[in-house]
Amino acid sequence: MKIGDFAAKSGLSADTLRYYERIGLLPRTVRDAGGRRSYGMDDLAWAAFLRKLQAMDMPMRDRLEYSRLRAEGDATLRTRRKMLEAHRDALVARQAELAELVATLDAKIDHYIDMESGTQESFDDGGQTHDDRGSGIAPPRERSRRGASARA
Amino acid sequence: MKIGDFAAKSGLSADTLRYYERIGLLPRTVRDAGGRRSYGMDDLAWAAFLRKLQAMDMPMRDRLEYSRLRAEGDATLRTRRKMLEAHRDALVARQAELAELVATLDAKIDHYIDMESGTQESFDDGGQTHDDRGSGIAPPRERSRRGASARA
DNA sequence: GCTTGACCTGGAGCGCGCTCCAGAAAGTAG
DNA sequence: CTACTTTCTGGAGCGCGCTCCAGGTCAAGC
Repeated sequence: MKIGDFAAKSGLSADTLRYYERIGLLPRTVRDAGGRRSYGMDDLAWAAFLRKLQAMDMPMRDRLEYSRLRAEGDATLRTRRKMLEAHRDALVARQAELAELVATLDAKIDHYIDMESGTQESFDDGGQTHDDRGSGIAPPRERSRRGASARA
Repeated sequence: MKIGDFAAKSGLSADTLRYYERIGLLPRTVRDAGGRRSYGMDDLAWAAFLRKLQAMDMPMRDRLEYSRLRAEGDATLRTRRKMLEAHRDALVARQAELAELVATLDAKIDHYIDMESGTQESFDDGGQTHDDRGSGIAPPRERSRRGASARA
């Protein structure tokens, strides 16, 4: 498969593919008689996995290291697994952080709703000058758990 | 409070604070007799909230728009609430995506463990050339739900 | 008064992760 | 064969979000 097709199938531009190869994210590609890059299905799977690592917010330097290790073969399996486990933990931590932030947002949204119905002053400090210290964040009343969707 | 103190308390550098003011993320600061910026507690609360928006991955353009709306006063309350609700939804979607990615990672980690114990070939394509289509992702065996922590 | 240090402004510089371009060569169609 | 398209390489450019710097002002301590 030539780079144009591969780009279409992988969702990465031809320029990006060449760039990734240059920096070592993709292995040196097999070339055809005329010097053009020739990609296989395995490359497609690897590109897809790279995109997942990116979607997980794994930093470029880590993706580079992972790629380098992969290129070294089976001897690096343990190291790679450790990297994935570490990143898994980071992801779980991020999920927890997001949950907290959603709660903050819910509280602030409720605060806004109060201000919209009444005729209060602005006072836009996040909706919780007093409480909010990462703990539980008790909703002011009970009308939270909504999204733009559930009211629009 | 002068910019140095404020920087220390807000966690943003003085340069960043001036930069934020320039681009409109922070309102034009009150100046003292000598022309120096003078910050109050309300600014501190706003800076903290801006950091939360950033931690939520709200794009800079949206934070700018939100700040601009806030500067316009109470007339924009509804609009701001809508923005927060929309971003709340984005956050919840991201949480779901992360949950999927964690599952992918778990599957791949298990795959690695298999390869480490046996003496298989490399075949590093993400650990699931066959399955994995965003659905459930059944763990190959039952030994998942670990982190770097739980084994190290 | 003098030194020291925090602060001011405008603008340059930077690291990241691409993205685009020029100029050449090779494959493909008619 | 010509014409067109794709790909090639090396390198420049870009948008973001700061970060740093020069050269100057102002305030406080000695």
